[in-house]
Amino acid sequence: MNSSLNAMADSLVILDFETTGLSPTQGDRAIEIGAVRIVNGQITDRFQELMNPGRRISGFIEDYTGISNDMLTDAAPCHEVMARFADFIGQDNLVAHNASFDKRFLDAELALINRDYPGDFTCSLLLARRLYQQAPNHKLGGLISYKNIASDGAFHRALFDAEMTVKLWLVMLDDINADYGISKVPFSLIKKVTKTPKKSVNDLLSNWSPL
DNA sequence: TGCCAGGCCCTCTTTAGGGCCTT
Repeated sequence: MNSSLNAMADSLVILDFETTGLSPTQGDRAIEIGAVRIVNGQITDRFQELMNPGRRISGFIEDYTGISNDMLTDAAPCHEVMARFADFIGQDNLVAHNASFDKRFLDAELALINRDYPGDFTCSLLLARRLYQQAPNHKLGGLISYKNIASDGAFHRALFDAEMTVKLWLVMLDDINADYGISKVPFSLIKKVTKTPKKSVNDLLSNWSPL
């Protein structure tokens, strides 16, 4: 991990995978990656590609994502897409909703092509669970509704979910600023919040100082 | 054909179990 390299840039890549299933250790593969780069809170770049996992996907995944086997037939293979995505990530830190899931697939797919990334990963789900403890649930779609964030597309496509995660992320940073007066929330502080027990988060943010 | 995972987090906990999230 090398988050210190990125501290000055305040550049993040927020990403989302669609996959053949839940576990790369059980043979599941990525079928789509969507990602958005934000620099100082502004979207500066996007990445979206389908990828061919080399096998047919299940009817459940076709229904869940709207990605069909026909759509994947002409897609580039995973190793080509993931190489381009590794280039896209660059030195940036990474965010995903339920990051443990996306990190498993990112690590597994990059390991297959002997690539890696230097940045650190954090999770919008863990942050939301701490900031919005009264929310009815902490699914991405549920949080979008809870915060009255506009959405006019289909969840469970990679770029759309990444875009929604960006909107949620920026709202969470705004709420931290509004509630605790922290105008530029360092990535390192977010990491600390996501590892802090829920009952202690208010104290952590209330007492935090950049110095 | 049928089935599959794993990290987080709460509690009726810690020698455990189960719900929440992700596809």
